[in-house]
Amino acid sequence: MREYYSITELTREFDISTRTLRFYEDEGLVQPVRRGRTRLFRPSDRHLIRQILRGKRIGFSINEIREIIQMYREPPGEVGQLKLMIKRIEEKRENLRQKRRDLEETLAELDQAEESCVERLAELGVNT
Amino acid sequence: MREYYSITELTREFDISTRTLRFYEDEGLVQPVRRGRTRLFRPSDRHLIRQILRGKRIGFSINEIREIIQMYREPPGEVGQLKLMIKRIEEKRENLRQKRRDLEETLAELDQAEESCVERLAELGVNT
DNA sequence: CACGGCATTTACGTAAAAGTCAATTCGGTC
DNA sequence: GACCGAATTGACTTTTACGTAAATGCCGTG
Repeated sequence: MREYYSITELTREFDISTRTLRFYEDEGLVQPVRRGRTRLFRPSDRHLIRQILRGKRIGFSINEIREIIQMYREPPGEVGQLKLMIKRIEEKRENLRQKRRDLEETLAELDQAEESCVERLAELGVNT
Repeated sequence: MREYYSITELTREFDISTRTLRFYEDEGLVQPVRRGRTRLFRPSDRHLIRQILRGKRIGFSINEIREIIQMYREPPGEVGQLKLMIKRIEEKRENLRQKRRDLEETLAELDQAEESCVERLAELGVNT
């Protein structure tokens, strides 16, 4: 496991811009350490970036991603906070399950659409 | 099956604004018929709205949703078009499968996060 | 030490997807 | 025919998630 990654290394690995990474830092999603003014990203930052991009692909906003990231962190020490956190996690999971249903339905309709196309091709005497 | 729905009926049903529906019309996603200046939405429009909102929840942009909607339509009559359409559908499906993987991973991590919280609660002697 | 190349900061720009507001205009009804 | 509430239109505003440009810093190499 590498100790540090430079900003450009990560931009290449994840195919994002330096602007994007600095933006994520401004938003408090990652906190790379500094050597002088230069950002040094640790493996944990790298993992966070992976999670952020995953969240984006599913259609979460930066704020929602921030919330989710909080949930991955060490659980709080206080009972009330813990219970609140569990509630939040449950909500987020319900949200994800809804997305999954939406996704399955869309996939199903696309399956149907493709089938229609294939049938239509067959009617036209094209061998698929 | 009702013949027509008014704009406000639909805004209530789907919890969106009239502005949103008009925006979707401007974008060519729905084409309600008119009686004078009043929009009359048919069941097919209603179904489209359902699909649009589903697309939004999964994180598709209006343009992507427009593409998907095209795919639900009658398959084209020309062979080249048909083959292109099938290719597009396949791409979109791959895209959705990626989203599904992302989703499952996120769900798994949230499961873990919740478990950590529950354990922590147990340590603190709280009966869940 | 000059240079190329990556980094940084600051500031402004922008596209998407609506929200908001003001000014009409319809359709029904009293 | 006056009136009211719902609907429409157009213009302007807002938020999100960065892009882009300008000016400058830092550093290893030849």
